Amino acid sequence: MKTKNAVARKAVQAVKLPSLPQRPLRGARRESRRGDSTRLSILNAAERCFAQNGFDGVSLRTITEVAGVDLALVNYHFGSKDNLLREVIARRAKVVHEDRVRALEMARHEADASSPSIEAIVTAFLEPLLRRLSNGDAGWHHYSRLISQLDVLPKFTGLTGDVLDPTALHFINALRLALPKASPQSIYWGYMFLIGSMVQVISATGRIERLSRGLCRSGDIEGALHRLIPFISAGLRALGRQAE
Amino acid sequence: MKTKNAVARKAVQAVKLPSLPQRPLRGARRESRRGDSTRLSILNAAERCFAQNGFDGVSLRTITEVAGVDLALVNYHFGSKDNLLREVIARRAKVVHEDRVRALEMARHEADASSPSIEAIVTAFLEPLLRRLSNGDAGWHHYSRLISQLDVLPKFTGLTGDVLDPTALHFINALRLALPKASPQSIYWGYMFLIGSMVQVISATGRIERLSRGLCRSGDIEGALHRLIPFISAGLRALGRQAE
DNA sequence: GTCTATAGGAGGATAGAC
DNA sequence: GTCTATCCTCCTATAGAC
Repeated sequence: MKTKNAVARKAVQAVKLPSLPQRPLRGARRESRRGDSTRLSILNAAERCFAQNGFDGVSLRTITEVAGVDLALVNYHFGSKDNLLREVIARRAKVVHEDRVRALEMARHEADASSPSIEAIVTAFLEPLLRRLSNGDAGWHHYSRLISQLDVLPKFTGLTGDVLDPTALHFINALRLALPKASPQSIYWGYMFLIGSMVQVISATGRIERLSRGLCRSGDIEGALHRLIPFISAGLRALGRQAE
Repeated sequence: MKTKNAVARKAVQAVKLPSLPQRPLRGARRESRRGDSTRLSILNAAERCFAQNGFDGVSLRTITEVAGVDLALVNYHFGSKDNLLREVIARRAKVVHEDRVRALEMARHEADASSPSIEAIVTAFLEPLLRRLSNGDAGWHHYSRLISQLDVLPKFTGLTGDVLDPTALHFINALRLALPKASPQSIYWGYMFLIGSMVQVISATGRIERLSRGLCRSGDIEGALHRLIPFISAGLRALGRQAE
């Protein structure tokens, strides 16, 4: 991910990566091995460290210390720091994507013939992630903060796009049906604003505590959701009413 | 900004920094010296590099190469990489803050006795920065992307807070007056959502191009603003109508 | 799968000549 | 103010023993 030597390193990886699938088959039925707990420890530690200090702000040394494993193991299991990041993201993104699609399916089912309401669509998008946060799961908390960072860093847009764009297009399509009078451009921009508002909640930087002198808390997901859904829904509806 | 040796380095700086004000007095009337253009080159190069790769993703070597000046000069003029970042931010934040406050004053003046409309307040906040972006100024573009990144990185919230919180509190107060029925909590959350929506525009990651397959463009500030103001205004109004 | 050891270089910062 | 030269720490990645 460094600018220098990027080409050289890419060439090295192109030689090395194809050998990775030779590791014990994951997903196939097999007894759990020792390496699995190592992999997990590294993933969890990386998730937490990346979220706190950013990808480039953390060394593999720090990560393996937090994980309580040897430095060399991260390259054995993940091949490179870049790929470690990729797997950290992919692990949870997959889960959220499936939950969101499922929630949207249910909303469609309940709406019968017509399109679900804006509120229902927005809720189907927000709840799968935010409910996990309000359950206090630290891992999801770190993942959310990490996603928030990668979302605004140009050099990572490729990575996050691969993982998040399918969900985006799915919900953009749902919004288009729910807002038939909105221009396509307004729908795309509206989706961006939706993401932006949500990111302010899930990035949980502590800024709202400082601004409100403790009146609001970053961790109060219920309180945030209670404002976020009406805010986004009304905003999107306004775009649907717009002359153009 | 490294975790290790932070204490030791801080001690060193505490000895060194007080000597910095002995440099030629800035602001006082004096002929422009050679060092000024060096300072400027470094600030501009740092702004661009930080925005592209993040604070920790860029070395001082890269920055000074881009600036076309010697590596040692960054420490002579700025003392440390941390402080360089601080000055990069402060330079433009000051300008935007003043413009925003002035724009809000004008809106208040036009609204006469009553509070300005939500649209007027939101516009007073957004236009000072977004108009500069639509003028195509590359420096402002980099600054905006940098602010977007720091906004979601926990370890920088102290830095950005010092610079941006005064503006925030100023506009939060204006929103409170414009939305008398909204709870204080809703106002704070609403402000966060406002920021989040705006960040999606100013971070200009190119995501909207990819999602819309070129139909929308990150650089189309006018188009974004045309949707952003109605979106945020309607969202905030919904919070003002909320039962609680 | 895990460890030790190390390659090989990039990092921020600085002393001291000019 | 600017430049050269360098300190020393830290980095990612890997080779090879176990």
